[in-house]
Amino acid sequence: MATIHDVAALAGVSVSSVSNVLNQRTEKLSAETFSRVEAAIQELNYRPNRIDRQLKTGHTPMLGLLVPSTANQMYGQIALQIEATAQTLFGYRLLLGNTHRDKLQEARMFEDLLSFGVRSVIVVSSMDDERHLDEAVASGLAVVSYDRSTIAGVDSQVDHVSPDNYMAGYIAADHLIAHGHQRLAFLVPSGKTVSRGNKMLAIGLLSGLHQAGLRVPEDISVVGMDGLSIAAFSNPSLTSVAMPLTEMAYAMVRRAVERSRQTDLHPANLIFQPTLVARHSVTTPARDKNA
Amino acid sequence: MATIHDVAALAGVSVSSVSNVLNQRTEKLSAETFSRVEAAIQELNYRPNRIDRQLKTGHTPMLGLLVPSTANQMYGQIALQIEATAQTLFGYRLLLGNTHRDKLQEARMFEDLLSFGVRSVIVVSSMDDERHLDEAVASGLAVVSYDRSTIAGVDSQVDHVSPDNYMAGYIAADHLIAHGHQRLAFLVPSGKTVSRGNKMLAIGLLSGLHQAGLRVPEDISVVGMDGLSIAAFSNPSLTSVAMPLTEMAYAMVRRAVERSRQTDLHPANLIFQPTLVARHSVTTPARDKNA
DNA sequence: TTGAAAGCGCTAACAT
DNA sequence: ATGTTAGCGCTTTCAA
Repeated sequence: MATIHDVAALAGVSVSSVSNVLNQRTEKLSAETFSRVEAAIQELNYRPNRIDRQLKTGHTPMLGLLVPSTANQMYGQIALQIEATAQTLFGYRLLLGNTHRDKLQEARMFEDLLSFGVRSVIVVSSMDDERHLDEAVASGLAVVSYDRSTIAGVDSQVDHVSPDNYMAGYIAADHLIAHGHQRLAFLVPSGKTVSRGNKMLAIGLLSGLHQAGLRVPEDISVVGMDGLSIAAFSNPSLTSVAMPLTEMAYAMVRRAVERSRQTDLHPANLIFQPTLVARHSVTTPARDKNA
Repeated sequence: MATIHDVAALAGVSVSSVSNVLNQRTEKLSAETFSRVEAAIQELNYRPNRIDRQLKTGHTPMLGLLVPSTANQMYGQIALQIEATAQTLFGYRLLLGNTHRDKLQEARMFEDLLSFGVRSVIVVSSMDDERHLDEAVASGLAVVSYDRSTIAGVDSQVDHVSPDNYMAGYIAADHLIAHGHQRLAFLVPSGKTVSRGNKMLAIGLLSGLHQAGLRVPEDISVVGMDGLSIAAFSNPSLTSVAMPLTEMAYAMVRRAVERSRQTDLHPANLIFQPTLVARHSVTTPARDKNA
């Protein structure tokens, strides 16, 4: 790999001139020198070493991302959106870790990020107890937490971005009621709240209902609470409350980057509104003997 | 963030002694000094800056991973396995990029990896034309390609790890024949080969068959060609030919790391055998009027 | 057994 | 407009 010295030597200039070219400081160079340096860069196929630059500038254009598991399509989709936003709009690359919602894994990742010079991280669906996130902030990371709301009364240095889960429930219920349903059930994995439930639940439910001999939507209507692409391929395709992933991804990346550059920013709590995607798992109920 | 100097000052030793402690060179320090330094490290909660260390040592414990899209559960699963292996078994962190099978995206990622000091990358399901991968090798990266076979006659510096797709087809056909089927169809997305087809195809097929009024498996048996966890939740659950993802992930990470350290290694071509996972989408056919 | 000092590739004062 | 040089945090000779 060619270094800045090789370029300087070939162009017959000092390393600082090369550095100035690299950083587009056109006003400090004559046009002639500038193009001579550029030619040398071309010829050597020279690429500046960002890691070493970071030694001087103090930060590296990388963003940490922690998800429970990319094997869960919900998180795979979020990871995709975040990566695209970070790379395209902010020029940041993504350092990914799977945590399986393990506090220790998360803490380990924070340590590594810090030691790699990374200064911002997005944590998707962490634990309810977010004290370890505040510790990460204290040690110098800008932390954005997804799908966890700030707890009233506790003041946290962590940014929060989340879909409006209350509204999601409202929209689902409203949709069913609008179709004339009067008996609604809300299904969650045993003992947990929906915000941490397995988002694939609805797909499994469809299968279970079918095995039980019930037809969807003739016998029972189902609304899913996610925006998974597989919902469209299920049988029947699943009417769902979808979250605005792209917008949330943008908000998260932006906060993460901004706060890593400007540490005195106040932590924000951003809520996004879901929308209903009507497909084929909801219909008007048959006459209800109990109504 | 505390630096090596802070530790040295607090312990009352030179930075080189601290460095020796960090690198476990016990033979160069007195036990007393060693523990004094350790105490200082503890007290300051000091973490060595790996990025700067890399400036001297020339490599950083990071691995690049390129997948078409983590929103596709197949790739999300692969990413999970690779990340776990890299982190747990090799102490490497993962730099992830989604490419949407775009050559330009891949090339850009290679440049960034190089400039970050990363020396190894795993590319999942790239293009058939892998010349750009060879270019990456030429510029200093150890490249492992997944699910692309070496093309006979072309000698490539890229490592190849792949499931045995031929055997996968054999196993699926064999399973159906063993159940007494005599009329088999092989479904692929229009105009493409199975190795690059959408792995969610079988799930969509189930849905289409149902809409067409056909029952699975009573009227028609279906075997999927992947190991997706959602296959277990489909309706009916999908009998599939599964790939040994964990083993393949290990092989890929290992090759990537080894070749980045030992650049004179011969490129390898590793093939892994799939297995059949019997679920509920296959049964003995009803008497076949045409048989 | 310990420390001083050079240098990794780059940036940013500061000089010229 | 261009060059010189002092670091950034760490490792690694080399001296003491």
